[in-house]
Amino acid sequence: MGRIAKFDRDDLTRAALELAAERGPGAVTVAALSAAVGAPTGSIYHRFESREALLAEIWMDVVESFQHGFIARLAEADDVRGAAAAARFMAEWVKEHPLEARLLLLHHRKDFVSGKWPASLVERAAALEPAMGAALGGFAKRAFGRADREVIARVRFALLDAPFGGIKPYVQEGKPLPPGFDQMVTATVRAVLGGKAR
Amino acid sequence: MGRIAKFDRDDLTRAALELAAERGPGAVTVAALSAAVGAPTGSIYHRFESREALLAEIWMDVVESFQHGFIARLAEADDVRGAAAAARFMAEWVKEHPLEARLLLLHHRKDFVSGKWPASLVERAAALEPAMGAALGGFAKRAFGRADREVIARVRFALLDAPFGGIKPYVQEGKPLPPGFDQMVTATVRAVLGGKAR
DNA sequence: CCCATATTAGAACGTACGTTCTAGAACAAT
DNA sequence: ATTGTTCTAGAACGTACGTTCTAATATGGG
Repeated sequence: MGRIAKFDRDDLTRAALELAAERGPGAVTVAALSAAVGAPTGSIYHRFESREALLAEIWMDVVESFQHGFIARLAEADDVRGAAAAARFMAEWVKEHPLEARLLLLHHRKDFVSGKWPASLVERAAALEPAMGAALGGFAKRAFGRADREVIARVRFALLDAPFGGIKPYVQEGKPLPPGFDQMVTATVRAVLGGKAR
Repeated sequence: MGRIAKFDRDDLTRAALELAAERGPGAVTVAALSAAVGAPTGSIYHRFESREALLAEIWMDVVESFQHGFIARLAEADDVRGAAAAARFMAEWVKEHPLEARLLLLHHRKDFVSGKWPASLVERAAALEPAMGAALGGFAKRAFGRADREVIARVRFALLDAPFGGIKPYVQEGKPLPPGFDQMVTATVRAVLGGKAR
């Protein structure tokens, strides 16, 4: 019962994602957002508690999108070869999700959720780090028989941080990745994680 | 002639750097800045044309600080071994300049200079990219005999982007780099730039 | 000593923003 | 048809911010 909604959550998150990807999270003002979807500012507050809640939600969606895919890929890996495949996932994901990539690679969490997570997201937020930690630790154990700090640091560097650094400039310029990019990532993984168990 | 100044440019840029490093560029409000140095807001405008001009200046100082050091290191390199030494420079610089590192690694230029560079900085800004390009190209030519796009992309990845990605999480958390970090960077350089000329 | 000047000091102004408020419209159930 | 509810619509409000304005204060030169 009640009047039919002209603007649903998805319209708003989608428009917010586009605004944030193109002009940064600061450009996601309530006025700009309502102008983008053609809604009055008040309507936004029928769907979201606050601007911060909306921003936190799109950030959460993006992080989960990447993390789920990456973890799924890493779950299949039990050696350096499989790890390299997981490392290449970020480049794939960026191609398939250009807008989301701009959020994840060009900004930090604090630009989207400055203080605490809104109540509706605390559970998902709390699950984020442990899930990634378990995935990396599980792989380390399978591939190297141990999951101490030193190994985890190497795995994280090779599979996440180095690819991240390499991709970022291209996302920033809005240009496609160079031809040899996957080979560079693969070479990095092999070098850092060792030809054998190391 | 004229009254003696209680607050000079350096007091202000220093305080702005600290604010930006600790709480992000958004925290560098004119009010926060004047409170930090104990000056009235009006005095800031005796030294800087605008808040944006001040932010642009501290960004420029930081970028130049890193870039000059890196380029100097790279200028001494003519093979993969020398390149690895240049790649390790970022980790050194971060240790020596923790505040500056937080600016350079945790934010983008657009957070500090959103539109055009202020007139006082356009020359320095214009020199930034060519200097880095020349340094990378020069090294590529010395080490590999060519400086085409593909080689430059590899050099940039190995010497700048990958170390950048690897260092960023530690700067973010305010933690020291892990023990094996330099070896990971070195291994990456060797793997991506090839054992020999490749 | 006095004047020009550079600066401190902080109030004042305009604007942009997030949020809330008031009014009205559309739909479902009775 | 009436009522309750959910939404649109946009004006209104309070706040935080960058900037400018007015006044006072200290310094050096004539």
